[in-house]
Amino acid sequence: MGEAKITDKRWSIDLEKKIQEEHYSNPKKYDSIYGFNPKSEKEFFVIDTPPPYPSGTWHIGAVAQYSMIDVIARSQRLIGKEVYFPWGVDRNGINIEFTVEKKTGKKMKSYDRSEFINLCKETIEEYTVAMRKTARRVGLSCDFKREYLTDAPDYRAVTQSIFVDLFKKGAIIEDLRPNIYDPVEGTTIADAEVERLTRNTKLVDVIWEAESGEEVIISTTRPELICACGVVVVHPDDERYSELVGKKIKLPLNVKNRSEYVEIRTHSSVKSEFGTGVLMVCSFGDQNDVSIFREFGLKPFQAIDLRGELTEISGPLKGLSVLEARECAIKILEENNRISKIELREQEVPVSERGKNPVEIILLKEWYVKQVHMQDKLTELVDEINFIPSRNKQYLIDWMENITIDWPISRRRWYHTEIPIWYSEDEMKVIVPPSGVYVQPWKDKPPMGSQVLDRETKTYVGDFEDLKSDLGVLVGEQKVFDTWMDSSNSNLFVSGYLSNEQMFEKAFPTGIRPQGKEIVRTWLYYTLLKSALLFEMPGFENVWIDGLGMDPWGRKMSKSLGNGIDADSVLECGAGGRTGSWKIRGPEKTVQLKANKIGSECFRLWKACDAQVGDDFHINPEEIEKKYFGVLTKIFNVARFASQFNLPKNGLETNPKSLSNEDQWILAEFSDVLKIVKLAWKRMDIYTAAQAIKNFSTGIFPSHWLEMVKSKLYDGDENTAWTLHRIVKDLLTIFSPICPFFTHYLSTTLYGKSSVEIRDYPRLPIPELGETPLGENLRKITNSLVSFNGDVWKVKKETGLSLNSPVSGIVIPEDLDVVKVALEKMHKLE
RNA sequence: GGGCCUGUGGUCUAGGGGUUUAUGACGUCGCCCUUACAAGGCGAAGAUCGCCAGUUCGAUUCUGGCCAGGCCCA
Repeated sequence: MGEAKITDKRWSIDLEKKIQEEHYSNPKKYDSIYGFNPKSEKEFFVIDTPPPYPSGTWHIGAVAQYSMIDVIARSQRLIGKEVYFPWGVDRNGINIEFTVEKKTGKKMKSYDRSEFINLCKETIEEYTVAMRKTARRVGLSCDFKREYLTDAPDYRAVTQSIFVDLFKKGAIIEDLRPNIYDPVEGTTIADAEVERLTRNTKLVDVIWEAESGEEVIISTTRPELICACGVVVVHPDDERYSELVGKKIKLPLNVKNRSEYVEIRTHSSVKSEFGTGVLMVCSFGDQNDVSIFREFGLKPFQAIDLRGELTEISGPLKGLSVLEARECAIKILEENNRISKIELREQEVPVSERGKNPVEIILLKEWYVKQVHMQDKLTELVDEINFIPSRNKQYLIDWMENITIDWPISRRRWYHTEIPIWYSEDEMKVIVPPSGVYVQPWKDKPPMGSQVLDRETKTYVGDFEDLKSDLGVLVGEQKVFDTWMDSSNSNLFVSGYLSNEQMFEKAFPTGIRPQGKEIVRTWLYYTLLKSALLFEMPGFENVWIDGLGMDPWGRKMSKSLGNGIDADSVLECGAGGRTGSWKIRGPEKTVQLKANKIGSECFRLWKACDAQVGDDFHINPEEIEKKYFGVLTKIFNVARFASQFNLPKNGLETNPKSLSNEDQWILAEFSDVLKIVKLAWKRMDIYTAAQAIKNFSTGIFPSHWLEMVKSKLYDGDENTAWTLHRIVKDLLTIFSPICPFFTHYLSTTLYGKSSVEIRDYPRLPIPELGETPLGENLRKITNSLVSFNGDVWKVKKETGLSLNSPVSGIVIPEDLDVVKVALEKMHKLE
């Protein structure tokens, strides 16, 4: 016995930060512990880390999720795999464009394109720096040396090369199709970016005339679209109009370059009780119009152009904006006595999420990834993937079953990956760059090695160098990719696709995709689609889908609700003597939450112990501290207690010749813990591992075994000291994925080797105590032992005796005979 | 509005037709400073297993509907 090697009384946030700083400040050492070695002989485990999008603040729920991904990374290293835990940052997209527009008060399209791109890059770099810092603060063991940025040339080159490959294969096509378009921002947007606002609109009852002379009244809020009407429909069961079905009806406004008549047909989507029960279907008033056009095989008209102005077919309305055209149409209709009624009513208008501008559905030539034909194949491939938890697979299945149209991938924005294509002057041929080269066709010429393809058949025509002079003046594509085009090859990028063929061979399908459930239909789906189109393989071996972080009452955290919690405020809580305080608006009133100390280790422990993967979890800093800081302190004190006893002379690797029954018993119990935790780490079941470790190290190990052998330890019993240290050391090792800095400090101080560097899962030193009859028998006494100790403590309390005073008259049950002597000493039984 | 997921004491969780007067942990409350640790010990309170029907001799468990929260879509 000697002085305790650990002098601090408890774990502190300042100590945590100091250890973290040491950890991250030596890149060479860090890399040797956490860096990925593509040449390793070990089994690869590549994690397709979600590259976060830097926006200034990082949501506490997202940070909690990343900390669990880190637990997976560390535990896979511990069980002997060569783990690649990449750190990437997603920086493309409309978000940063809007941020810059807002900051400078100038619209993107009023800038020079290069100038705007540079502004975006500078701005996103600031946010990226903050994000890197938080990533380290929560203890992520990513391979930071290989950081990738989705807006960097190497990443964008992969996106572009994959595009070219898929284009050549015929999996990517260009087509004139209806798209949701924001005329103010001047870009196509995805369905996901549309929201609805309630506005007052005029509902106009317009008098139409059928070829047979009958008047038909049609209610519409979009009279300016009459010029794009393709068909007039009524409900098949609506007897009022059954006579008219199949007849022609004349458009009530003059049009140009198109027929003045359309047919009257039936469609079940018509609501007979709305207006007069007759609906004009135009290209395109809404999504329903789109599907009716498709269903009837009608050729859509282009009524609105890219500037949001009416086109030639609208006759007198040509050149007017949508709103002007609407007023003008009403005026003309009124003059011709074609309006029977106008009423003002509230209507939900689809607007763009970011700009709040009314959006139009218009025909545009856009690029598409073909996906409708892939669903059966994709379903087969998805069945090969292990989902954690399995039920969350359903989100993906539901989505796939509802896919009816191809994926539009082009956008008319700037801070995105450019579509790598040039068009010949006659528009019959296209030029694509060679694989692995990043190009910007809006400003650059095709690089060396580019190829010329037939635009229609996609067949190879020749090398650009040779055909240059025959192609005329080239036009570079102005459009860019939807950012999911970049994100959906993250797994390929981190697995070495196009950069390290040998690694890719071994690393793909990628080991695991960890992500939140809210982006199953985008990130996960698109990634699986890409991997399937390219290789006919599942993109992953495992997919881990977690829930989202909610406020303490289970509601979504949002700025408007005023219930958000900043990640840094939790991680820094307790540092430098500062406490944490959060004002959060609850369902009834604003609540003030307070905590003294949390930090990364307590935060990680909380998430590991408190929330099963897959469900939404409540985040309450006060509870995190109350429930889990004590666990850290307990384990800290167990280690501190152990640190006063010298290690056995022969070291921990040499088994003692004989062990007492109580030492054998605790080792038998510990063998169970080792077994359960190992299996849990293999299955990436963080909750089970965390619970097993927590229960053992705060339960029977200190309360029952340690109390039983204390006197022996004080007497210098080497065998017991061996048992103590052996268990503490291995316990710290298997705990290190959850609390890496905490266990690093303790294991280094006690044993001179950090538990985070161990790459070999601890084995039970005495196999006879594991899954053997001897082990079984020893474990049988546990319940009895625990309740006996409880009884003795209770008796002493009730008779007013202190725990270390002698007591008489207590009989040790027979089944505890094997530890009789130890129990007598422990309780001073007489 | 639609589809899907979830719903067990304050919180997290086990269980999955009868052995359940429902497991465990934390938190709460009461009493106790006992030399690694009030970060500890002993004890107590706290749940008609979201609600309503149905199936069944019997439902927290199975089925349907509803409600609440969530995700995605409109």
